[in-house]
Amino acid sequence: MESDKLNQMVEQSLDHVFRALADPTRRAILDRLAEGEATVGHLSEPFPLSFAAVSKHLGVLERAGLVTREARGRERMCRINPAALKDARGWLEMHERFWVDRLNALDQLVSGTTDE
Amino acid sequence: MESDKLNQMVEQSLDHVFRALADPTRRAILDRLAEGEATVGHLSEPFPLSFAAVSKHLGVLERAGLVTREARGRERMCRINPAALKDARGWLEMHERFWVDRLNALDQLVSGTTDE
DNA sequence: ACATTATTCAACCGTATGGTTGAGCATCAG
DNA sequence: CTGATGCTCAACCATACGGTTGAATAATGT
Repeated sequence: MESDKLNQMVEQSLDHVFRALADPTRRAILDRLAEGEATVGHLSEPFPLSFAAVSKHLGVLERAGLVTREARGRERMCRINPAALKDARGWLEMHERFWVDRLNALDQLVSGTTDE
Repeated sequence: MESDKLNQMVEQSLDHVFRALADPTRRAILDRLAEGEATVGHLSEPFPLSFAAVSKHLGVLERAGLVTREARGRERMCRINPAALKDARGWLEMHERFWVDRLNALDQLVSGTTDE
């Protein structure tokens, strides 16, 4: 299989998405962005942060594929991209199910019961 | 509502879980751990890392609630905890759905069509 | 042309992260 | 008791992160 490279790409994508989501400010930005596109300035309003800080956060979110920035005049319109969550959610669902199954199997081994 | 504190706790939990998952080594450890409990030494075998490094990674995973370590003799048995994924998966599902709905609504506004 | 507005860039700061090494602490085997 | 084993702790290093400020860039307004 040549899907090693693909796998590595997914791994990196997971790195970026999870890391991007691991910050409350960034999650708040995403929440705000879910209510519609907004400029960087408008986005930074509710936060006690400098303009540049929010711009950096948007950079992180953009690199993770979670938002896109499009130059419109002298402003930058930011838009959310739900598709980028797919890998992360897929990983979580897959693994949660997998783990639970494994643990159930172990429990049955220990107790010896085949209850259910 | 007094659920501010609860909300903040969930937020912090999200921070820890997402951050813990944002590292390929840690995800690999979790994968290995899904196949059954293992000692720190056994866990660190497949990685080109020092013992202590893996121990630190386990500390991060433990603080995120994703694994538990239990002293058994002079060894430490590590076990996975699927429940800790719940908050993260919940957040992702909730938001992905929310975002998609919002974007669909916006699309309809723009195009004017109410197609499905 | 000029000043203003919107945003990024660059440099810097403090702290956190991921890694190493070596010492230290229990625990097991002899 | 002694020595080896399993693991953590502490110190250290390089790099990354989240934040600031001030300068640079680009489009708008007058």
